[in-house]
Amino acid sequence: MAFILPGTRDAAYCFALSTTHPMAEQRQVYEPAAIEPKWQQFWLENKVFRAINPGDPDFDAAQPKFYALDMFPYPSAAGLHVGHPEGYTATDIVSRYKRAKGFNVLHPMGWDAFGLPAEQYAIQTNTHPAKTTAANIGTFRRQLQTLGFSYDWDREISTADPAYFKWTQWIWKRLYERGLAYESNAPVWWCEALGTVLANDEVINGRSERGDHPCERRPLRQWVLKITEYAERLLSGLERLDWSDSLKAQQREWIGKSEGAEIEFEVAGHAEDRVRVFTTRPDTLFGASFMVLSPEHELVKRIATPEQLDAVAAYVKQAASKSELERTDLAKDKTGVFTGAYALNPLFEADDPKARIPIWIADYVIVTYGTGAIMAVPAGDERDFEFAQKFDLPVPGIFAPDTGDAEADAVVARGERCITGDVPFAAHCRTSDGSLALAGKSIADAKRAVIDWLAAKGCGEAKTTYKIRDWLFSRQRYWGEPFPVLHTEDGVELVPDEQLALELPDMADFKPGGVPESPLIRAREWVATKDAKGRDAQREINTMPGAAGSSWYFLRFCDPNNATEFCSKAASDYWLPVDLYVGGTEHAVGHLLYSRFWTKVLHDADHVACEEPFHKLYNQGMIQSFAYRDSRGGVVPWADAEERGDDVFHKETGEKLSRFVAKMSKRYGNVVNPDDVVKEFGADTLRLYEMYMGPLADSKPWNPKDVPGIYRFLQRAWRLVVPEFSEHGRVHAHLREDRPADPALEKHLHRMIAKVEDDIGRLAFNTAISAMMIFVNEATKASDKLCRDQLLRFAQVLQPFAPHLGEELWQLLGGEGLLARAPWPAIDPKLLVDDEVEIAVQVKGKVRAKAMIGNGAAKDDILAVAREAVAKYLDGKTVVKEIVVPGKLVNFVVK
RNA sequence: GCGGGGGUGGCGGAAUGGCAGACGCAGCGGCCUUAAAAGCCGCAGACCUUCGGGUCGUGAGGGUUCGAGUCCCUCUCCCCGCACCA
Repeated sequence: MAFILPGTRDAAYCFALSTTHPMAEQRQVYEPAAIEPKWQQFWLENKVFRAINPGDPDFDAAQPKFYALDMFPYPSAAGLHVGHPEGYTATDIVSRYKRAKGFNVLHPMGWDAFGLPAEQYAIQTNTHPAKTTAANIGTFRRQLQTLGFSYDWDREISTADPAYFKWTQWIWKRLYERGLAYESNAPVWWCEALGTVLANDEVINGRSERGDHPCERRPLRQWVLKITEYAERLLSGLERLDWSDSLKAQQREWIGKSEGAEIEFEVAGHAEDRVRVFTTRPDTLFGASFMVLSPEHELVKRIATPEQLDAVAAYVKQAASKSELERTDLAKDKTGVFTGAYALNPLFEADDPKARIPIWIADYVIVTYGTGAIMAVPAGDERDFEFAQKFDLPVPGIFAPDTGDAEADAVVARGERCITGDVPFAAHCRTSDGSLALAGKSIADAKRAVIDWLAAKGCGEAKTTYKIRDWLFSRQRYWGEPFPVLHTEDGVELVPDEQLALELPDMADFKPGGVPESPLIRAREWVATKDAKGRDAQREINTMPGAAGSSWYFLRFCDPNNATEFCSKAASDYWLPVDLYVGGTEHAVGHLLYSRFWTKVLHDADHVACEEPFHKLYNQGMIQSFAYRDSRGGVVPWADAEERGDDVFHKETGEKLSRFVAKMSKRYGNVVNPDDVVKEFGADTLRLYEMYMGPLADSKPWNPKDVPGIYRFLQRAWRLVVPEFSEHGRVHAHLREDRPADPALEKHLHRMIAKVEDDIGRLAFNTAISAMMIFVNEATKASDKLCRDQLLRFAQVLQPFAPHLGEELWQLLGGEGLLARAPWPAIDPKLLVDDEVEIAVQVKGKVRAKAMIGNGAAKDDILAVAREAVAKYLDGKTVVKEIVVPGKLVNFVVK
C-alpha cells in the first residue's frame, strides 16, 4: 500500500519558529506537540490500522490473525483517567508489534454507553442521556486519539446505537426461545437510591456496588436469565483459559460448586411433611443432633408447635427486618429459636430415641442456598458446634481419632471439640442391622456408603449445588435496551425480528419514579400497542441491564457493520477467540462470566463456533497517586500541599504533612488528567511512563517526578538522529548515507531487539523499555559510529511503545514507506553471544575474583584460568569439589 | 476464617537455583556556561578499612544445596477477593 507521507513540518510552522531565514540553522529539540497530531491525523485519514476481514478484497488467508481487545469504557462525563491508557497502551504495544511480525491484527474500540453511569449523569445535568452520552463519547474519542492508539476506527461501536442494540435484542430473543430467559417473582435486590433492582454481583454486603447505597430484598416481577444451567460448563471451561489464578479462583468461588447429598427427614407427627437438607458431609449423618431451617423456610409455619409459635413468629419477623449487613458482617453471634417439632434421622428406627432430633430455626442458614435447611452435626461442623454450645444442645461424638495424644483424642471422641479433618469414625457409627458401618472407612468411602444406603431407602441421593444464582436481567430504568416483548392477555409475545431495533421512546422525564417501576410506564403511547394479530398489547417497561450490551461486543467487533447478522460466521470463525484481553479486575465475576455465558449459548445455537471468547486475559493493576494528610489524619488535597526540600507542608497553615498512596479520587484531590500530561510531555511520554512504572499487573503510584525521566529518554533517542543545531528536518551528517555498521553497537542493538521481543511476549513492558534505554545510553556514547540502518531498526522497535517518535525518526532517516507497516527487524542469533565472557570465581560460595574466558571453552580450561585467578585463596587448602557453570561462574569448595 | 498475591537501597522497581540492586527518579561530583537551566561524563546498599580490601545485607527464624531474593517448613506484616454457602 502506498501512502503520501506528510512533510516533517509545514513551512508556515517552520517559519514561525525561525527568527531569520526559514531554512537557517536553528536549535532542534524533540517537540511532541509538533510531531504527534500530524501522525495521528495521518493514521486516521489513511485508515492505516484497518483490520481486514475474510471476504475483503485484500484479505490474505496465509497471514495469522491476532485479536487484541481492551475492555471498552463507560464514556463518563469525567473523561479519560490515567488508568484507562494503562491497559490500552499494553494492548496497543502488542498490536503494533504483531502487525510488524506479519499478523492481521484486530484492535478495536467502542463504548459501553447504556446503563447507570450515563443515566445518573444525565439526571444530574437534566439532559437527555442520548445527548450526554454522545457528548461524552466525543470527548473519549478525542482523548484516545491524542494518545496514538492503533485502533481500527471503522469498527467503532456504541451499545446505545440502535444498529447495535438491535442485535442485543435479537440475541435476547434467542435466549428466550431456548428457555433461558424467564419471568420471576422471587425476591430481588432493590436499591431505593438508584431506583432499580440490581444483580447479585452489583450488590456487596447488602449495598450497591455503584454509589454504596443500601439495598433490600423485595419480591418483584423480573426477567431472569438461566445462567445456572451453564454453571458446570462455566466452571470446567476455566481450565483451558490463560487467566490468572486469582481470577479463575474468583469465578470458581462465585460459581460455588459443591458436591454432597440431599437427605430427606420425616417430621414427627407430620406424616405429609419432609425436611430436605443439603449436606457436603452425608458421612456425618450419625452425628446429626438437630436440624436448622432458615427463618424464611416454607415449613416453619406448619411445624411450629403452639407453645413455640409466638417465639418463632417473633424470630422470623426480626430476621426479616435485619439488613443483610446485620445478618452477615455484624452478627457472627448465633441466634435461633426451637420450633417445638422433631425430625427423624433415617439411620435409626422411628421409635429409637436417637432418631428424634429437634428442629430449630436460625438465620445462619440461608434460604436461597441448597434447600434452605441443614442437618446440624456439631461434632463435625464449626458453625453447628457453636450453635450447640450457645443453646446447650448435646454434641454426640462420632469420631475416634488416634493421634497418639490420648487425652486430646478422648476430648474429640466425647464431642467436646469439633473436628473437620479426615478422622476415623467411631465404632458406634453403624445401623442396628449392620447394613451400614463407617468405622475404618475414609471420608470419601463413608460418603458413598451413606448415599447408597439412603438411596436404597428412598430418602436421599447424591446432589451437586452451585452458589451462582440466575442472572437478574431487568432494570427499572430508562437508559437501557427495551425488551423485544409484548404482554397480551395470553401472556408474553416476542416482537418479530424485522421490527428490531425496538427503540426507546423519547421522554423528557426519564427519572426513576421512586416506586419499583420503570419510567417507561409514563410513555403511555409507547407502552400501549398492538400485537401481530392486532390485539391490544403492552410493551415491557423494564429495560436490560448495562451488562447486556457488553456481553457480546467482542463479537460485533469482528463484523461491526453487518446489517443482516449480528456477526457473520466467517468473521467470528476467523477472529475468535480474543487472543489478548486486558482490563481491570472489577469485572471478574460480572462481565467476564456473562460474556462467557452468552458465547456458550450462541455456540449451542450454532451461531458461533467459539465456546470461550477470551483466551488470554490480563488484569492491569490500578494506577494510584500520592495523597497527603495532616497530623489529625485529615486529607489535604494536592492543591493545598507544597513541597519544600524532602518534606511536604500545608500551603496555608505550614503544617508538615505525611504522604500516603491512595486511589485517585476527587476526595484526595490527587487525580492526574492524561490531557495535562500530553500537553506537557506528549503522548509518547505518557504511554512510556505508564508502561515503565512497574509490572502491568501491579498497582503502583503515579510519581510526577519520574515522568521527565521518560521524556529525557525520548529526547536522547531524538538526539541520536537530529543534531542540536541544524537546518530543520536534517539528520546527522553521518546518517545521510549508508555505511557499514559498527560491530559493538550492532551487538547492543541485536540484544536489545531480542530482549524487547521477549518482554513483549511476557507483557513485561517495563523491562523492555529499560533495554531500550540501555541501548540509547550506549549509542549516545558512540553516536558518531551509528549508521542509518541501525537507527531505522531502533525506530521500529521503539514504535510500538512511542509510535509518534518512531514514525518521525523513520521519516527523518528516509525509511521506506510507513513505519507502522514496516516489518520487525530480524535478529542474528550469532550476535547474541560473546566471544569472551566474564565469569565469577568463587571460593566456598564467595566471589573472590573475575576472569575472562573464551565462550564455549572446555571445562578444564575454565578451571585452569579460574584456579589461577584465586590462587591465593586456594593456597594451603584442599579443593574438595569444583563446580563449573559455563559462562557464569566457577565455585571451589575447599577445606 | 477461607482463597489469591506480595514484603529487595531514600523512592518506583530488575534479577531461567549461579556475581543482588539492571533501568529510571531523587542525591553527589565534574565538564560546558559570565551564571543558571538544559545537555554531556562519572559516583552512588550499609558498616569497617592500614584504601589492598574486609564484613554484613532481599520482613523474622529454621531447612535443602557447592551456592537461595528465588525451593521447603514455621512465624509475621501488607494488598486484593470471598465471607455463617452447610
